[in-house]
Amino acid sequence: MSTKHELKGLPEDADLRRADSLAREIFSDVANKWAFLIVEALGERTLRFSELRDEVEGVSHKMLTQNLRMLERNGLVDRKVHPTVPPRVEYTLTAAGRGLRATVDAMCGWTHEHLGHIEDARRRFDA
Amino acid sequence: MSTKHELKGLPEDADLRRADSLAREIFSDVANKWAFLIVEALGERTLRFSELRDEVEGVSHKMLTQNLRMLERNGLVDRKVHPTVPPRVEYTLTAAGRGLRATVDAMCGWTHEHLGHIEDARRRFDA
DNA sequence: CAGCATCCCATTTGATACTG
DNA sequence: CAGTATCAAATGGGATGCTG
Repeated sequence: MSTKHELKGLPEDADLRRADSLAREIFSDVANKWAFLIVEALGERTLRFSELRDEVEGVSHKMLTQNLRMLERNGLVDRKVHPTVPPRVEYTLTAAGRGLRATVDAMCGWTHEHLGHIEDARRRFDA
Repeated sequence: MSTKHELKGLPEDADLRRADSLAREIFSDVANKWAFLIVEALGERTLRFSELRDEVEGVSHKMLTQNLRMLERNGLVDRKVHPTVPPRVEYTLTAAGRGLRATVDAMCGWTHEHLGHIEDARRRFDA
């Protein structure tokens, strides 16, 4: 963690709290359906905006831009603009982004593993 | 996967599609800030409603109930009502819930690992 | 093509009050 | 204590039109 320590010599608890609140903030940013689906869609590939829109089924132009901005801001995707005409913008996961992807993958795996259990639970609950 | 096959002898693609769409649905249910924070807070413990509300900082009464219902419906938390007065309701992760928790934990770990990178990316972006 | 801005409706969320 | 109901406020999200 590259966080600079406080000048005033505060207990490092202060740093921990700052880190935790940031973590929570990031967590909230990223723990969202579209972000996950975008990260999943990108995987190891580099995709253009329009390719992503096709890939992430059901996402609107607006949500895609919004989430891409957010992911870029948090250093999870790399946005490369080719100054051609027509413009060409490519998105790729950064190292951090690939790290996140691993956890999202795990979650997908988890979902599939427990599909049966979940379907059953739902039937029971809905009755 | 315990899904029963269709009577009509449809190609198993049909099952796969059903499974995928269910997975996506679950994914959407669960890929939400509060659900994650609740699962994290529960961990290996059994907590009462009010304890959870204190534990998950910032969650409103309503969001907590709503997400707990959702998690219960999907078979991720077990809800045990003690018919005492005053009432006592306890929540615990099921096996499936603990599986999800593992992936959420991974995501927390990931967040902490990349805090520095993310902070930097943000500063750069916001400028 | 990518993306910003705007308008507008739908959903989510929080605060409050009420019940078993 | 746990949970439901209700209303208002905030946010999410789609559609459209405009720009480089």
